Amino acid sequence: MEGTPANEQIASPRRAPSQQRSRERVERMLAAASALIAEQGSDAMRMGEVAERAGVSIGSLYQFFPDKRAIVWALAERYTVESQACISATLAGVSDAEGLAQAFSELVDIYYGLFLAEPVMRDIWSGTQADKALRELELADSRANAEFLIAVLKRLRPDADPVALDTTAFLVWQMGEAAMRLAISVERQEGDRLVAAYKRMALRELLGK
Amino acid sequence: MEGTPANEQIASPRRAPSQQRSRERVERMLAAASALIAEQGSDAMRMGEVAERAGVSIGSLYQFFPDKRAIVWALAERYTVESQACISATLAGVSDAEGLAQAFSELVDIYYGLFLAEPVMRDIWSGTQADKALRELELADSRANAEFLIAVLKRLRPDADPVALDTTAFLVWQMGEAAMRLAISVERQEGDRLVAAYKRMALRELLGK
DNA sequence: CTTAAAACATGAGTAATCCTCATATTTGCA
DNA sequence: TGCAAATATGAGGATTACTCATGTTTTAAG
Repeated sequence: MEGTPANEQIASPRRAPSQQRSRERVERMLAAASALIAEQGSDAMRMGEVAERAGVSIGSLYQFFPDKRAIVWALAERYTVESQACISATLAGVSDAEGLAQAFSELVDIYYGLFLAEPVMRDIWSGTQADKALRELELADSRANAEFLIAVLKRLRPDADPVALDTTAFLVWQMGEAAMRLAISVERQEGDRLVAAYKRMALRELLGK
Repeated sequence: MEGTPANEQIASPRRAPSQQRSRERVERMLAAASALIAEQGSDAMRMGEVAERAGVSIGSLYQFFPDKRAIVWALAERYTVESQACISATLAGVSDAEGLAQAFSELVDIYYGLFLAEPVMRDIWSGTQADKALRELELADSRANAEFLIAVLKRLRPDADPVALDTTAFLVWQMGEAAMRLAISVERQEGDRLVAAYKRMALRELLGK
């Protein structure tokens, strides 16, 4: 980033839109940003272009987003909210090892499909490591998702060490995200193999020794 | 990045220094960049600052590096060369499962130690996902390192499917790098637990079902 | 040694981009 | 109706990656 002194603060709306009009405009801004990221990636996304495509002035953009990263962050947060709901729902009913294997495999497929199909999600989670706020959002998201796993594991293996379960679930989840990122950056066929290998590896770990 | 039209080309020296004098100057430039990255991270590193600290003009900097990322890339490449030598040496003599477990554990410890101790390495491999050239360097490095593992595995399990071994080794290696990145971004104690968990998980996978 | 070409060095200037802010307009409400 | 708060605007400030015309040093052939 240039033009900014590498600000380390967390990104958050400068001012929440309180009127109907401005709420609609903020939506348009996010939609424009999303389209531009899909086309060129968030790095190449220009604030002027976002404003123009949303049909607002550059000043209006900064009325609701303190800086460029805040826009990306806002989009990323929506994905986390949506996916957490999906994950929670998928894992909620699991009560035995067979069910866990089924649900986990399903989740991995869904995630992999999203990474393959959604250029915005792809772009955002790829750039995750470079941006502090995004990294923290992903970490928090990952922990939250791991919690759902942990809840299931504690039901299935009530005698296991809780700390070990925590560590395992968190690691498995993060490995999954890393595996996805890797899979989409190689040839499709190899990517499929890698995801399948991850699935086996993770399940073996989750289902106990 | 601003001021540049999001160039997607690979970074490479604009001109290789051929004289003694310029070779020394290039070394000073890299040393200056390394120090600045250690202090503030590669994102906050300013080209003018690199030049100043190296005691050269901004023009000289661009005489040998086509752009900012090329400097980071050059530093990253040195790490890969060094680490490949280390990995190759550690894995070369392995001839049984016990030896593999020993060598692998040792390598993980070395890597983790480097990530903890070397802010430059930490910074560079963290930002890896955002920069295309860096991502490709890391992928190539990871594949090369996985090759060493594959060679060992083929010796230990000559009957196994070669493609499956390739996939496993590559995945395990990438998971390792992801685990390190994760480990250094959480509290030290939890990081240690995560690395240990990864070690167990990876070894179980490498040593066969 | 001479000399021409190649390599190297310089830094003021260019261009691109993020973001601010003074000013104008619209909306909600007493 | 009128006023305060919210919203809208876009020219311009500020920063920074990178260029290029010009000058200097090194190399090596004659």
